[in-house]
Amino acid sequence: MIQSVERAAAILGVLGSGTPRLGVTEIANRLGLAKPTVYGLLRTLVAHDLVAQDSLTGKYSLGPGVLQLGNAYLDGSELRARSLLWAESLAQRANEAVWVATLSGTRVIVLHHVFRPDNTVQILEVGAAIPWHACALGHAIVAHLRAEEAARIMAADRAPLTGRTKTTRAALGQALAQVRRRGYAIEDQEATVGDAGIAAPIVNREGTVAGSIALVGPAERLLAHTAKDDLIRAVVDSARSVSRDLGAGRGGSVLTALS
Amino acid sequence: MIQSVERAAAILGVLGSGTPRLGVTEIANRLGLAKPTVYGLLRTLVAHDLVAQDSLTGKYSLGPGVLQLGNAYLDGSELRARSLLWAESLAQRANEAVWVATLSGTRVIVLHHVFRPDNTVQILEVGAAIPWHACALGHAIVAHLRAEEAARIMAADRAPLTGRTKTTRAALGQALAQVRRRGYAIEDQEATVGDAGIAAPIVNREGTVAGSIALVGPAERLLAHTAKDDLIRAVVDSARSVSRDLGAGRGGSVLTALS
DNA sequence: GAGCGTGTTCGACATTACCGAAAGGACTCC
DNA sequence: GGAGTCCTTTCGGTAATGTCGAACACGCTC
Repeated sequence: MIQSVERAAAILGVLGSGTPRLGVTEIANRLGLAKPTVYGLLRTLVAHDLVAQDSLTGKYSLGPGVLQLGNAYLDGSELRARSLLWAESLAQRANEAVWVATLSGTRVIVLHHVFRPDNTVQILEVGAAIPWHACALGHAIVAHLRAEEAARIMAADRAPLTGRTKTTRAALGQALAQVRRRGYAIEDQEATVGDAGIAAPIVNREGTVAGSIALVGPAERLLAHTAKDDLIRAVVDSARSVSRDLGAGRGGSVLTALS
Repeated sequence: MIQSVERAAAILGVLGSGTPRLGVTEIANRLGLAKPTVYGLLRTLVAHDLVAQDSLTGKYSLGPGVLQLGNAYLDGSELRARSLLWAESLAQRANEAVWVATLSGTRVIVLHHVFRPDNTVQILEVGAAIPWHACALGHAIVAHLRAEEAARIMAADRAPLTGRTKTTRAALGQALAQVRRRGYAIEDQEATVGDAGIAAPIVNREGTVAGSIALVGPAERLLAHTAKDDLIRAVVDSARSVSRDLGAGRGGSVLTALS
C-alpha cells in the first residue's frame, strides 16, 4: 500500500466531502499530516487537474479532472450499461423514479437515474453518495455481501439522516436478515423525509452482488397497500433481468434468495 | 512533484481514456513502468475505490469513487452554480441546447447541459471531455488565456474529429485571433457532423477566463442567416451575465473584448 | 505597526517505494 | 492430459524518494 498515494486519495476524499474549498492548513489538520507534506501532494494533484487552486484565496478544491474520470467510469460501467433498458422499463411499469446503484466504501453511489415519467422537474442524482444504512439500495447490497465485508461495513459510523433512520446494530442486522429472507429491501423515510424506496440486489456472473436497483418515490404512493405488492414484484423482476444480462447463473447464492 | 502520486494519476488517466478494462501488463507498457510498480499503485487505488478490479479476469477499471468525486466537484463548482439560471434562460430564448464548460488539460469539460426545450430524447453530456480545438467552447476559452498557457495548449496534439476540424497551427491561430476580435467563437461541424456551436468566454473576478457558455445544435438552424446574429447576441449576453455573477469587474481584459 | 494567520520554500534524515527476478494460476494448443 | 505461454502477484535489497521541522513572504486584523 503506497503511502503517498493513499494520502493523496485521502486529500481528494476530504475535498469531496462537505466543504468544497479548503486551505493547506485545514487539510493537514484533518489528516494529521505536516503542512509541507500536504502541500507537495496538492501540487502534484493540481498538475493533473484533479485539484484546482483558487488563485485569489489560495484555497484548494476538486478539479475538473475528477469529473472527466467520473464520466469515463460511467461510460465503462457494465452494471450501468446492462441496466439502462431494464431501468427504463421499470420506471414505465411503476410510474416512479428508478435508481441503480453500487457500493463504494460505506456509501451507495447512484449510477443511473430514470426520472418518474410525469414531466415534473426532477434533479438528476447520478453520482450521489448515500450512506448504505439509510436506503433500500444499500440494504439490498449489504445483505448479500460476504460475511467479512459486511462486518467491515457494519463497523462504520451510522449517522441518522432523518428521525426514522435505523442506526443501532441490532435494528440493522434484523433489517438485513429480513432482506435476505424476502429478496428485497424496503425503506420508509430513512434517507429523506417523505420518500421511500424498494430495492432488490443485482448479481454478477460470479454470483456476488454488483449493485442494486430501486424504485424511489413518495412513501404514501410506494407503500400504499393497493400498489406495494405489484411494485415489489416489478423491482425484483427487474433486478433478476439485469442480473441475467450480467451473466449470473440461475444457481447463484443470491439468486436463490430471489426466487 | 511527488512521483508516485503522479504515476497514480497517470494510471487513472489511462483507465479513463478509451479502453475501460486493462491488465497490469498493459498499463505498465503504456506508462513505461515496471509491472510490480503499477501493481502496487493499483492496489492502493483499489483500496480507496478509485479503481475497481474485475475479480474474474483480474483486469482493472475505474471505480465508483471517482464518480462520487466528480459529483462533489459539480456540487462545489462556483462556475456551474452561477451559470445554472442564465443557461436555462439562454436555452429558452434560443430554443437550443446550452453547454457550460471549463478547461482541463487540453480538453474542455462540460459542467452543465440544458436540453433543447422541445421534449425530444437527448443524452446528458455533463462530464464529457472535448478536445479544445474542435469546439467553440474551447476556442472561446483558449483565445483568452495568458500567452504562456495558450502556447502550452497549442503545442499539444490536435487530432481531427470530423473532416472539417481545423488542425494546423496557422488555421487555429487565425481562428483564435478572430475570437478575440469579435468576442465570441463559432464552430461549424468540427466536433460532430451536423452540429455547430456558438460560444462566449466567462470571466471570473480576477479577470481571467473561468470557462465558456455555448449554444449547440444543428448547423443549419444555428448558422442560418435569419437567426445567427440574434443567437450570437444571446450567447454573449449570457456569458456577460454569468461573468458579472462571478464578480468580474467591468474593466477586465476579456470583458472589454466583449463590449 | 505589531501580531497572527495564511500558503510556500528549503534541506537533511530515514523512511519508502521502486524494480529485477521468480512464483503461483489459468488458459490454450498440441 | 501435459507442456507451453500467457497472466497477475509476491519477495527483498537498494537507493531514490517523500516526509517533516524550521524559517520565509505575504495579507489581514486589531
